[in-house]
Amino acid sequence: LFRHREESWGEAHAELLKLGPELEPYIEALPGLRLTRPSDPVETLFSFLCSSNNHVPRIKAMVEQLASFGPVMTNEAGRNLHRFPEIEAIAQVSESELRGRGFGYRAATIPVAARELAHRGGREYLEQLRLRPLADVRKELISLPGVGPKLADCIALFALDRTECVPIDTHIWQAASRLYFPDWQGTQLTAKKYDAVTAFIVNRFGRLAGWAQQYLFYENLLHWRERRVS
DNA sequence: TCTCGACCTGAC
DNA sequence: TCAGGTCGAG
Repeated sequence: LFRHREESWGEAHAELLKLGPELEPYIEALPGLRLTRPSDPVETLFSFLCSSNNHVPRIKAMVEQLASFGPVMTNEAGRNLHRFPEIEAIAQVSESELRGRGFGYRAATIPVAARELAHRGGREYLEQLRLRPLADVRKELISLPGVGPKLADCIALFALDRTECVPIDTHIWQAASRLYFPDWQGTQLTAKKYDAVTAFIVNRFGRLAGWAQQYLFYENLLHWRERRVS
């Protein structure tokens, strides 16, 4: 968030505590937490395309598989390290190829999304989304196969510099309903509730919303572990 | 607008 | 059985 001014973390830290005292235990527990951005839009988009209804270990394996289609950067200990491929390279991969590499049903959407992106102008198209109104950005991203509201918000926040954007995944939903919307605890997240939670967090934390989101995620991880133990 | 179920795969 | 969702149908 303050990527060029590490010293201002203290400032943001104090502001975050003031805006959301309920997050204090989590903020104190993770003093090194940072919201890293901007990430590369191409890599971010396709990585999140692997993430839906999936576990982190498998997401990681799939992203590494995608990377193998990119150019070799260097060779380390007899193993080639690849740069993440550009959109055009992913567009040439076939569904069956990805199926064979364990992508499951995402094998169908990833190359199609890549072809559509290439058609829209490739990397340049993605980069210029930074300058567009957030509503347009979400609409554009959601019109890609495999991208819904949650992924669109992840891409907007992590890769397109939109800190006013708060992706609501299962963890944020559970944490936010527990802390801020007790009536919704245990209910299913709908589009309307999604927007309400996003608006609430943006209102409460302003430009630090994306950061607060990271701590809410952690809040739920802790509670999730407690629930499993008990 | 909301609720369901299906969807690949593999860790637990 | 379920995971840092999406999509189509009713």
